[in-house]
Amino acid sequence: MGARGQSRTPVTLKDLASELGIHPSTVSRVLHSTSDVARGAASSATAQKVRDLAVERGYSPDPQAASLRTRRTRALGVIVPRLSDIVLATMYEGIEEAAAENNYSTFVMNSHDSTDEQRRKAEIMLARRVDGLILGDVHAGSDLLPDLRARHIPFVLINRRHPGFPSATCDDVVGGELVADHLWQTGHRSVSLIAGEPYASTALDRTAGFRQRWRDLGGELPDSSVIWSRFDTEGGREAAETIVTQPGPAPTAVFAVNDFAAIGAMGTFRAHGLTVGQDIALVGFNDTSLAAQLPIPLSSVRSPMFQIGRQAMLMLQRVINGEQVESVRMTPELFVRESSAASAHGESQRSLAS
Amino acid sequence: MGARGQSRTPVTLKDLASELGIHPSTVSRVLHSTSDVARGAASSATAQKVRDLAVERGYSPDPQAASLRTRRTRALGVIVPRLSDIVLATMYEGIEEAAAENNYSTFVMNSHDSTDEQRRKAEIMLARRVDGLILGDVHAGSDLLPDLRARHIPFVLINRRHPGFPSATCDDVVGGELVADHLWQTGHRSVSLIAGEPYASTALDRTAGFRQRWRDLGGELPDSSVIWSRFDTEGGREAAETIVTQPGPAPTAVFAVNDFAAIGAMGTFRAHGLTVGQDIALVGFNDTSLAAQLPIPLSSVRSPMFQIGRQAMLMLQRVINGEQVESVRMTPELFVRESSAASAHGESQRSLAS
DNA sequence: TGTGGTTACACAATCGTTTGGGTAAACGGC
DNA sequence: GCCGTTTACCCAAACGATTGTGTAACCACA
Repeated sequence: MGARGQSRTPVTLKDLASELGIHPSTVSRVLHSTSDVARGAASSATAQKVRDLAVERGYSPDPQAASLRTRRTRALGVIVPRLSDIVLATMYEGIEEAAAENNYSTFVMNSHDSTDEQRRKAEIMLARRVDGLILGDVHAGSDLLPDLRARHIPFVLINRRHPGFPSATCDDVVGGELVADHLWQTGHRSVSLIAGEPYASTALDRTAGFRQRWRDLGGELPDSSVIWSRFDTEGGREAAETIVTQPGPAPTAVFAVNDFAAIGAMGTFRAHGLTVGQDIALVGFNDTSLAAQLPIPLSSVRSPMFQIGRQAMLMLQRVINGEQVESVRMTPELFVRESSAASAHGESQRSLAS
Repeated sequence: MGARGQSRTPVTLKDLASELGIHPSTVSRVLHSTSDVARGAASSATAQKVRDLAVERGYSPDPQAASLRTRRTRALGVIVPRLSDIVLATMYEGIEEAAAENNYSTFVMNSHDSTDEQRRKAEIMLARRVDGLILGDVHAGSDLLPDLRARHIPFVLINRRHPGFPSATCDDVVGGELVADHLWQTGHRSVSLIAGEPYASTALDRTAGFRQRWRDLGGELPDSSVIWSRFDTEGGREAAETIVTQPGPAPTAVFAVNDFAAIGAMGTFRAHGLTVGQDIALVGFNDTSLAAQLPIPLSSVRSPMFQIGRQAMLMLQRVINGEQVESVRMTPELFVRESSAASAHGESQRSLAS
């Protein structure tokens, strides 16, 4: 309220200055001095008059004019595979919140997980002169990253990590381990993995974490039990089909590295007459808001997506300011629900209720 | 490729000009003339030299400098309740695609469906000098809209409509009618609605369309059968709880105006021992990618979310150019799946297979 | 040879800020 | 009363593009 303004031709520094009979530069300095006393710039009486008039006239500085001079836009570019993926959307919400708190604005674009598009979108952002980039879709062998670094462009990774570059991610290795522990403890010995896209560190780390821990516990996990797939429901459906129709005995548990893949798998299992949570245990990843609300609630590893987004933005700000930053890996937490609550060997959840 | 550039101090118009021994204004005109012959600006020989050098040096115009002069930023502001809602995220993808095609960039912010935040975010966008706004979270009695119009700010609505203002939406009334027809034809006579938030035109229109058609068909729909709720799974769960525990006979079918609310309802029904698709029919709205993939596939009304996004952006562009635009309401389509495939009165889907 | 019309440019102002460098006037200390 | 310091300002040059207005040179044509 108040800052309504006529808004037809916005009021400028010069307007304020001429109305007060002082120089625009003085107005600028007053409006920038955070402390009450505009140190050396103006008397506190003048400063007060300037501030009052600025509010009264609804002055709002022209960001492009300022950027032109300062070579800073206070805009950030965010590139994600697709915003309709709730995982990335939630991370973006964290980015946006932290950005708004720090007077940054953000552009977002989808790369559809194509390295070509990723590069193209990055160039668009840079042509917009963003101060830095947040990349949510790095591929394992990306050559974009060294390139950006060589051009001294500030950036951080989110969601997926890449050795040698700063990132804010979930500790996916630990996430995989949590699931291995859980399934082992509930008595499962024959499991399959729906492993996700092999170019994404999320998929690789979750799979690696599970695999390593499973072996440490004494379990077996042949390569044929690890099915690489897309991250969406359709991918999960196909992977589950492969698992169910593979020769040999079906596994008693399945770990899908993504909730949506898990949901797809649910459909397949049901179509094959298997009841999830009884005939076959299922665990997802990310603990999407949906997981707990499904008809058969899905066990899932919660990754702090929103916080990851916030962290990434704050890290980027520090990179922009020339500081050194360390990657952060945020700790995940397993939520066990009906889809994997029963122990293996056909003991139903009745045994839990007693 | 090619446009790599040293990028340390980007090359400017002046650089190109002095290298060619001509005036910056000539370079500017050449680079802007779309036709091969730079009409009156330069000889085609010079024009070619300019264009070649621009490519060679990786020239990319500084958008803030251009904006400062032209008073156009080629940036748009998009405000949505929350991007983690897949419906809005998908619409945004459409916006972003159309924007990119037309050399616009977009800022997105979440308003969390709060009118205060909506106004605050709009002001932030306007302070950024966006050329126009796309609002995805208008509330029924919003006073922001007349205000923006009075300030001559170009904007269009998306997702939710508001009388007297241009919008791109799904024809939600028709969507409601489709569901009424379907449930009536499959023999249902006792239905309940999970109606969504009463300040959203989507909820109001879908409910109104259903209600009107249902009555036209001869059905009854007491007010107590219309439960207003939040748009998420939790809201659906609560609403379904109300429906199931209401005195009197339970309905044989439920229409949830949102897929997520429908999924929440599924959980509740299951907890009460009701099998969706057999004991109770359920229809959602939006045909989210999840709907078809659920363990019990959910009937849903598909709204062309992506196209709505594209349309909205193109409309806004026309508004910015001072043209008059008409609201568009895009036609939805009902997809019947297992959750409502069986006819009422206990006849199972066996009868359909015959 | 003069006139009128193009062609191919150059010039300079402008958009709204920021910021390095003044400079008068007031002030304080001795 | 002199000198040094602070205070409170003003001035002007950027930043990189766009665009209205010149204006030489050239051409065609009578």
